[in-house]
Amino acid sequence: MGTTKSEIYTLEQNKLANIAKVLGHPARVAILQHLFKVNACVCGDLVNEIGLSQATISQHLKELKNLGLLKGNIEGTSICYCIDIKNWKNVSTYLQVFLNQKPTNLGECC
Amino acid sequence: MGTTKSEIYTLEQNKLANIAKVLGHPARVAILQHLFKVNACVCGDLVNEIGLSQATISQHLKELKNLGLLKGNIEGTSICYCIDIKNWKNVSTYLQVFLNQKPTNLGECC
DNA sequence: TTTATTAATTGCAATATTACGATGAATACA
DNA sequence: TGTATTCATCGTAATATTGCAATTAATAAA
Repeated sequence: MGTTKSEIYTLEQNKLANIAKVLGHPARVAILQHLFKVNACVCGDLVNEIGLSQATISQHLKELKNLGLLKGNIEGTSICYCIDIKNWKNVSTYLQVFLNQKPTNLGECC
Repeated sequence: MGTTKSEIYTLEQNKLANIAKVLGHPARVAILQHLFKVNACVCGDLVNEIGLSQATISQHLKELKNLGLLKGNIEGTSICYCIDIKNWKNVSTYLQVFLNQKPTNLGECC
């Protein structure tokens, strides 16, 4: 129990849900917004920018990276995170196809 | 601990995350897709369509309804659920503004 | 009225997520 | 070689979510 039964859904449904899930936390939304704004960032900046501990920020960065939304370059002693624009577009477009869905026929009720 | 510190984020960040969170479960994605397809549905149909118990489906419907994505009409003994198209467009557009974000300046790294 | 059907609600168990402190690894600088 | 800095990882605690069985509420049909 408590486990999502991923196997009963289509690949598309799981993919869409997975993308939305990663975006479904305000810290990660805030991180993305900040990265879009400055377009270059180290983790330390984020800790100051957002009010969470370094460990927690690092966890959120990991989830964003897993989805492919970030890329990081080593830059001296610290790591520089940026949006992976190409991948962001892919992921964003995938979700937007779902969001732009329209009913296929006229509603019979409501 | 384990609690999201909503108070440190902007209203927009919380709103965006909240929308994404609701969409962040394959069962809810599946429910929406099905409702879009048939454009009229009772809960019983969904239980057969998706492989979850009636109680669980009901919970997911509740969350979709909370976000305003669904509206339900009483139809005899059963309830007819439909997408609330107007609200769907609002919510969808709100999220898409975020998804269509572009970097504000040229990247200095990566 | 009684019975059947349908969906919401409640209560529970299990898993997932969130957040942080402590620790570890890697690099920069003295 | 130390020492400081920066970020990742681990372990822990608390809350949230998921899913179901059982129950409840409401209506339809007999």
